[in-house]
Amino acid sequence: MTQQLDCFDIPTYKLYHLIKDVFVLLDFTDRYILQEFDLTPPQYRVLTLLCLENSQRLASIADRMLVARSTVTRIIDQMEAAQLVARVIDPEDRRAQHVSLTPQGLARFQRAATAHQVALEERFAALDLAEQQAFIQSLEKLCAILQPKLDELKTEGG
Amino acid sequence: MTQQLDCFDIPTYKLYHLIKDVFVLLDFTDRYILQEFDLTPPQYRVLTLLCLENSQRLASIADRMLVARSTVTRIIDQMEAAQLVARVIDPEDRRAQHVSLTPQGLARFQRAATAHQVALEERFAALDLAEQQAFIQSLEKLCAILQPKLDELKTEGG
DNA sequence: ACAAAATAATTGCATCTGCAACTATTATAA
DNA sequence: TTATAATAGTTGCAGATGCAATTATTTTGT
Repeated sequence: MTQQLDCFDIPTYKLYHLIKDVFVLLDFTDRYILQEFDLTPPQYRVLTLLCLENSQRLASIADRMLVARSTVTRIIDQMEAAQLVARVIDPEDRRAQHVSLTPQGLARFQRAATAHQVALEERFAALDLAEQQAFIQSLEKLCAILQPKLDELKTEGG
Repeated sequence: MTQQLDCFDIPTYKLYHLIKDVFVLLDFTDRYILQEFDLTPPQYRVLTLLCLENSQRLASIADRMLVARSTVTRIIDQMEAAQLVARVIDPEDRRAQHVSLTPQGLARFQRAATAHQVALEERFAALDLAEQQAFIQSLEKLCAILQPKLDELKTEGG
């Protein structure tokens, strides 16, 4: 059984599972924080995107969140029912819709963001600023590599 | 709308979504690679855990994978049906079961691991060894912080 | 020794998500 | 102009997952 272990000695293997674990831990903690504000992590993510740039298309939200379009349809359904966002049909392309924050949506986001930001800084306090910046650089490099590789696979396979 | 953006200027916010994105991209790519071997990422993860230490309890697998125990029950159900693993009741504690690799499970894992490892190194080639090591250190620090914080939340809330 | 609490695993149920099929609209081409 | 292709969004369906309740077994306390 030791012979099979060779392939796990190199750093990439460790790296790989560590990223997954950190993501899962962050996500779990987020759920606890956000449920105080009746928000799920995806709903919160939509709010942050709309706060950065109001009135986006569903497809653009899906692209940024790296989820299927149908998933965004359903998240927006929930958020519209909760009056956090509003759908507006694009008059220039009646297939498309623009999603924008309602006043309640903005207010809810601001309250949640304050709590979330505090918890976030607390969690990342283990890294000093220099480490954080190096960490961000590494993550950005990975993103830049992974995104086109995935598109490749998708066009091949599909 | 610009006033709300202040809170996103600091690195932690960027960091946070970058980790999520990198995880999602890694996971998507994995699905494509592993489906060639009729394995899902969680099934593959179970195989790697069993390869590192054969004959583990379901609960120990759940803890390492950071998923609910019922989830592991179902993953092991699938893998047992596919004859990749076998359940053995612990004679010393008849509530517990030990899961171990079958010869087919080991063979399947070895084939999948080879392909997976190649793809993994390709994806992480953007980072040189020093970067990878710094990256690992940062991730480990985060894990060390996040795990106890989550346990805290769970005991509080539950 | 026996009752009560704790533990390992499973099952039911609700929710989330992706894929494929579909509708409505717009763009392209003959 | 009209038929075909492409696009935005939605819906049906299947699979994955967490939580709470359940079963079987073991541990603890009196």
